[in-house]
Amino acid sequence: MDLKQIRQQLAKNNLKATRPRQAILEALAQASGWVTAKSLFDKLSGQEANIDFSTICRNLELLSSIGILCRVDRDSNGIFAYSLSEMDEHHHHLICRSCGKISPMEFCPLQQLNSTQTAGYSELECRFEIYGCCRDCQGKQGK
Amino acid sequence: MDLKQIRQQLAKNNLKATRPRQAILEALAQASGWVTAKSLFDKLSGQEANIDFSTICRNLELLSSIGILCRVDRDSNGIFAYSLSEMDEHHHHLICRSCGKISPMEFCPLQQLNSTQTAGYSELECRFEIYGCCRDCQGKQGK
DNA sequence: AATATAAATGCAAGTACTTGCATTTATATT
DNA sequence: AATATAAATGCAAGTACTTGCATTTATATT
Repeated sequence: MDLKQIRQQLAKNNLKATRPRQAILEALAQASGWVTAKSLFDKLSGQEANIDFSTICRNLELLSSIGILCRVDRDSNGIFAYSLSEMDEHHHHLICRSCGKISPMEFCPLQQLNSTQTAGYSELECRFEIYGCCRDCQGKQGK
Repeated sequence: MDLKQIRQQLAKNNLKATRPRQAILEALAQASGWVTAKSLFDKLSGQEANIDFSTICRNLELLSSIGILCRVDRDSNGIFAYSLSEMDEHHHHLICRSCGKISPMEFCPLQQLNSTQTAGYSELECRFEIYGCCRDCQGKQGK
């Protein structure tokens, strides 16, 4: 997604293209990897912008909820990593516990699920992440 | 799992049956539902015990990791709910966003996964939760 | 029963957000 | 271009843990 597409996505969701929001999106585009609210804050604080930490958190969550960003609980401790989603499709992630590498996976368990398990429920969504040890990290000493 | 089985599980994992830990397990047994670290702390603080909040958090996490407890991110905000696991088998949970009801599901996506998606990875584990709106909550004014 | 040792605790300080609210700002309407 | 309005921001205060470390405690060994 380029910035023009992102602007359209924002408009479609009644979200404004504010200065802080754009600075956040630009920083994400430059980072070209995964960032945390904290790392973005530190990066943006250096610049003239001076965006509040709460503004960053709120935006990262919001942008994730409309699919502009991916959000992953990298160390399964409730500290989230975010990145611009490169895949357009809905997807989940595979995370290496050792080096922290995050890879997209097309598989979504909701599609595979036998519907008797969720009988009576509507508006289903799922949270799904796989943790493991990637090939590069196998054999290496611990964490 | 009754208290005798739990004690065996602890011993098997080189964990001690300390006074705070036993108080926590008893409180969980009495609660017979889902508790948070905070709610347990408030409950136990009334009693003579006086267990530190960090002790409660550490124990809840530890007991979850060895399968004595289930842990669920009920509102997907990183605040965890815990309960003694009634099912012996590995399982995941279905959560109603509206009333917070948590139901176990036998389905585990790791078993269904085409192995090409996780090629090269070892020590796979997954985190999987389904969120939806249960039958009782449908039609009601939404939270 | 006394001792050793590894696990667990409590305390204090730190981290990473989250929330409520008054003020500001981007966009739509006139 | 001026105005209205709904969204977003920044601030301050709050929440829910988390971490490091010295001290205590449960269990295994003698």
